[in-house]
Amino acid sequence: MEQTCVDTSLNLNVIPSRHIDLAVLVEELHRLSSENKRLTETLNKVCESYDALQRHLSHLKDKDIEKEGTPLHKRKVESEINCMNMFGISSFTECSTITEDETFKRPRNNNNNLPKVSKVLVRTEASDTSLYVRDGYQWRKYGQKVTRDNPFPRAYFKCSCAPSCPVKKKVQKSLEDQTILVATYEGEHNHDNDQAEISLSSTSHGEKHAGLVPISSAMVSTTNPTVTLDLVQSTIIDNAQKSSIQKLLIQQMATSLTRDPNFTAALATAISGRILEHTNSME
DNA sequence: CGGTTTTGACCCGCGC
DNA sequence: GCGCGGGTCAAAACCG
Repeated sequence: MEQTCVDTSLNLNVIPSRHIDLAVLVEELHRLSSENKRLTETLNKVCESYDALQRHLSHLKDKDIEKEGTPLHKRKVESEINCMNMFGISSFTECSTITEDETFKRPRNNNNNLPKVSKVLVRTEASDTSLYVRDGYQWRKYGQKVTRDNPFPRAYFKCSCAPSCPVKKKVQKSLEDQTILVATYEGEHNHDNDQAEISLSSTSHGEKHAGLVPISSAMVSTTNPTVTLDLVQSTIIDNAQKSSIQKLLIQQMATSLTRDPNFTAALATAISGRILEHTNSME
């Protein structure tokens, strides 16, 4: 794992140097460095867990292929993935492509063109009862059900971007973790998505919908600190790609921190407070 | 007024 | 055959 430090340095050139208490700044710098070190260690641990999960998952997949399993075995792998998600990666999205028979047991037509089914986990607030996953597409809700295995209601959506678009989506809170929305997508969009970029980079109409980030990318959502880790597809990417994804992840985390108005405001308050204290003591 | 959401009713596959 | 449960329909309500 590559050691990467988040750059927490501040450009304080705008402040006249005679007003700066060097000792205070050095102290602050030390504090930030130690915090930086702590964060880096945490991140390392997360990345180690991530690697361990990848190895475990590929091992499971190998075993799975050997068995040529019964319908039960797929479910077992899925549940093991869900268990692994508890490991300590606190914010994530897990995507996987699943066969038709697993999630949609009642195909209306028996042709061999089985719709592509993918599952996405989205971090949201536990108190947030809405089942809306903001993924850039426009959805029309056509039903809601409470299923037997999960007390949380499951919402059914159809893509309304294009009238002929066959894509459907089911969204339900995870039984294990109420902060996670499980979105199951069926089919593929037969149209372009003009809204995807807009929607991914900004909140529409101030909605508090869970933000989703694209599959096979690692980034931090601007609305929710949801880190995407593609646990399945990453098993087929090489180490160089993995390393670049991890770099990107770290960069995105740093960027999101510095872009966060609350973070910058708190920082500005702290610094200006210190400067004011200093000037008052000099007078 | 048109699009979306809500929600009860209905359909249908599956297991017993 | 029957009941259960997931998925869908469709009318009414809601909203911009």
